[in-house]
Amino acid sequence: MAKIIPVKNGTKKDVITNKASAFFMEKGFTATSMRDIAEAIGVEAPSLYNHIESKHEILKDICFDIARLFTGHLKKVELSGDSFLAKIESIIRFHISMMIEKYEAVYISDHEWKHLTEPFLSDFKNQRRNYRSRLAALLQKGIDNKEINPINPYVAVLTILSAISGIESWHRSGKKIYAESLEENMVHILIEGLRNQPRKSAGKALKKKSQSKIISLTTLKPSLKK
Amino acid sequence: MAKIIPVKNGTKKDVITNKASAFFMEKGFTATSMRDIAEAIGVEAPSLYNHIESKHEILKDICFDIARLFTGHLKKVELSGDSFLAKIESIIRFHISMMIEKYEAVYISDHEWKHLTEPFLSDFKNQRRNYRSRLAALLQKGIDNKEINPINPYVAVLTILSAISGIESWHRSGKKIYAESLEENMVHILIEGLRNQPRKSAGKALKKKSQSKIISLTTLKPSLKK
DNA sequence: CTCAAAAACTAATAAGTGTTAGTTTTGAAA
DNA sequence: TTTCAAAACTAACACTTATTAGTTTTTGAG
Repeated sequence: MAKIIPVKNGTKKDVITNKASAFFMEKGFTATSMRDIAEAIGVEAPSLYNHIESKHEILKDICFDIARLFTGHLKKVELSGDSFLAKIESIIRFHISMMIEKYEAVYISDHEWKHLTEPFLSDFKNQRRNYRSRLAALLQKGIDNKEINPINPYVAVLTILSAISGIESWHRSGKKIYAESLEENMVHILIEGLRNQPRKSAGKALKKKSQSKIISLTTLKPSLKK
Repeated sequence: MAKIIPVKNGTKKDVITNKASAFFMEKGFTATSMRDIAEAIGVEAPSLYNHIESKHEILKDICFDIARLFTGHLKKVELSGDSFLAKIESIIRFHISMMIEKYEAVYISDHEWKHLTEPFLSDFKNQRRNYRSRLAALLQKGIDNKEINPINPYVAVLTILSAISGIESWHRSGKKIYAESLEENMVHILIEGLRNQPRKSAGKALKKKSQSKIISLTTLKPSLKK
């Protein structure tokens, strides 16, 4: 009769959550079965229910744990006395280090949250929207302050957050990159792209026909709900 | 007895692929059932098999169709006489417009490819690696040429591609952004972040303790395969 | 109208899902 | 050694899954 052996300073639930995280990242939440997780730990699937409520609870714990860390850091940055560009840089660095140190949980929180069940799904989406709004507000203040180039702050938030979330795919690729080098290079690209200083265009490719398609929810097909 | 009605210049298979794309994006490949797709079209699930081989074939078609478009554009850019920075800009603009015009298929190709079955999975991963290598090579030449700031070209590729793939999340958010504005802002941030010109740091946040953790496949837990 | 092919249908299969019920084993405190 | 709760087990349930087989309906050409 096998059993769950917790690591030092951890609970048996942590063992399950960690093993589940690896599977959720590798195969996705839906494609991972409780039997997958149980087998990897070395017990039978029903035994897991002595320690967890449900499969969805595991996902909820992962997502809300990560959300809490990001929100906590943002609050500290908002209260700091740094310049707005430095605030943004601090947030970028925090995201990168989270991606490096807790990449499975961050990846799941980024890519599998849609499988959360209510009321957690709505709660998570609200937190996400709120976080991005506050980030955009910081950027806007930096723009007003002339520290940051007058760009659309929502586009900038989008660009920053998704650039960083892509670090995950480098984890998979097997390419060796030092975390420090990754961080410095990525921070450079993003911060220099934001900094306010007039520049000339890259040339030929800039001459492009204008288009004015609006991106919004209205372009999404409705009613996919079951 | 309901039936599949193809749109002009399209096959019945196209109808299935398009409806499936919407579901794959909304719920993910695994969480989408053939009955979901069939019901949305207005037929019974087994009827779909008069037009497709399998659920996995739909995914394969979506992913390889998108891969073909990106590879085709890259080939044209490689053969052009533009500067390397202009080549990169052209690729960035192509990615953004693909994301705007075919966002469902691009999203699926980005996020659901891991559910491909062999031999298509290996083929897709090879194409992906190859594409990124060629992009990194263009960046490296731009660096050698002093058009582009001497950064790690792999990090730059990662930053560019993932920044753009995040446009999808703006589709979901309901925020109205003009496609033109999105493109110009995002191109600005990325191109200015790449351009070679010495700059000073953002300040306080730059003074950060050094870390030297290596990111590589070896840090991933092995043997999640079933 | 005839007839054949295309494409829909119903019924069923075999496998897999998360989870519960009830039972046995384990391990530490007394 | 006894005792008891924690935590493992087996068996099973009620569903859902992609897909196949076999049958009926629809459709368009001759």
